[in-house]
Amino acid sequence: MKIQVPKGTQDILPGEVEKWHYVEAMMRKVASQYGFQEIRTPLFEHTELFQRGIGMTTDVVEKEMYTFEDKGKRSLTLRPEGTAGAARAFIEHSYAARPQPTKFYYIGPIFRYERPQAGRYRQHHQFGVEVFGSPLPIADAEVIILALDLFSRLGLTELTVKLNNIGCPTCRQSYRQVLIDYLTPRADNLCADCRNRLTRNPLRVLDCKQDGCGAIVANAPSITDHLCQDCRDHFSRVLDYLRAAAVRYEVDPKIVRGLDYYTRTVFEIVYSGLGAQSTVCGGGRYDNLIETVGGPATPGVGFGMGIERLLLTLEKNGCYLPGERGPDLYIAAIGDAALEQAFAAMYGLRQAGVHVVTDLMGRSLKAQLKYADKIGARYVAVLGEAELAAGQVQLKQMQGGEDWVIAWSDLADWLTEKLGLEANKEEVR
RNA sequence: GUGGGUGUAGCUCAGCCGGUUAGAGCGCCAGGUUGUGGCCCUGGAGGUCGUGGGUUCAAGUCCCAUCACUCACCCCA
Repeated sequence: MKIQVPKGTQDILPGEVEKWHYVEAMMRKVASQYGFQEIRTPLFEHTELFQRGIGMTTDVVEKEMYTFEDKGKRSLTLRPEGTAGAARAFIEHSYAARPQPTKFYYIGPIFRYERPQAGRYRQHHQFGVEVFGSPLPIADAEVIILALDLFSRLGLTELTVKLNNIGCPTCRQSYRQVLIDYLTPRADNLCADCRNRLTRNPLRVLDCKQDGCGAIVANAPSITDHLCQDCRDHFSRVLDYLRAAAVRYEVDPKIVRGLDYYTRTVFEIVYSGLGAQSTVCGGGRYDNLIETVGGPATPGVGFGMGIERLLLTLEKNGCYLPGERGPDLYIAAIGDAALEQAFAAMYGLRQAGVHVVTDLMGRSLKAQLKYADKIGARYVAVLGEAELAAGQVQLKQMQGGEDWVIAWSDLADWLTEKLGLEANKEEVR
């Protein structure tokens, strides 16, 4: 049996990895402009962190975690989302004692044991942001706007923001009872899953896609009519901020996120062209999470964005994405003496910022040129006995076919000028 | 965990009602001038036909199982 990547994982190969660099660079840039700092937390944590943070009855904790015991008999789990680890770090390093709010962002792999399908992997990657310490609706609006700003800078504008208000533990509890009272007499017409949810997590019945359940849910009491005044005010202020920023949004009472820690605002940013998995970004407010996992009462709000799904969306929309980049220069050397000189010269050229390679395969001149063409080299320098004797080099521009003969000693200067190189110029595009 | 689809060369695929040495295009390597790429031509390397059983004189072709991939459900990014 050939060894392949484990189910639901994938290699990111040259040609593809440039796209990741590009979107990740944009994420870092935008997050930084919004005042977020990067945090890197372990890929695995104590299992208990996720059990307490995400909630024991959630699907993620019940059946999707990669949990294992290490040699010291500790139960550890590969992180199935990013917020819990960030919250743990916030507590562990006493960020509450620093000026608030605390604004973190992270980029990295997330693991969930699920059946893979289009846009879903067992190891996927998320860009996430968290604002700890602010209970105010402006913080909710800021993270949503950050996500939209990022999308728009990548060229995506046709995304839909859906949001909902799921209240605080207090008012959600009373709504929960109202919902149970409504659903129980109708339980016979619910699907098996929903009959189970009825006792364990009745809010989840609301976003069941089964026809029968949908019909019952359509007439169910709405959560919006049962929330406390504070929660309503909070949500309406969030919407005010979004309107002020000219954000188009849709309030969707059916959005109920799958993680228990959410309070008040929950939202998703969806793109319909992705197949069944249309959520590119999902998040919300979690005012009790920090306390639940053992920290000082601290509100928070954030989101996770799936990088694989983002890339799929960008591709479907024909947005700019970088591809493989060939070297600036390929040195085609003829004979050992020329190859030695070329080999020695490359060091200086690279110091000057030129991407340069030469023949590592012992090929003929013709084969070297073919190779230079295939890898997309912009210029080729031909160095043979004649050039060596004259202290010159023949330079050839591959795309136009133009060529020049210049002094070997001028090569670096000539190229840096021709390529418009400036030392260490790093731009996102 | 449940259901559907698909497994033939590195990639995309052909292979008719089972029939003898398993093919194409692209890609890869080499050559077609003595030191010049793209186009064209020639040659070459590369396949236990996913795996294991079964039916048959004969299986890439039919049957069963299994594994993998894929799409969808559940749920999520």
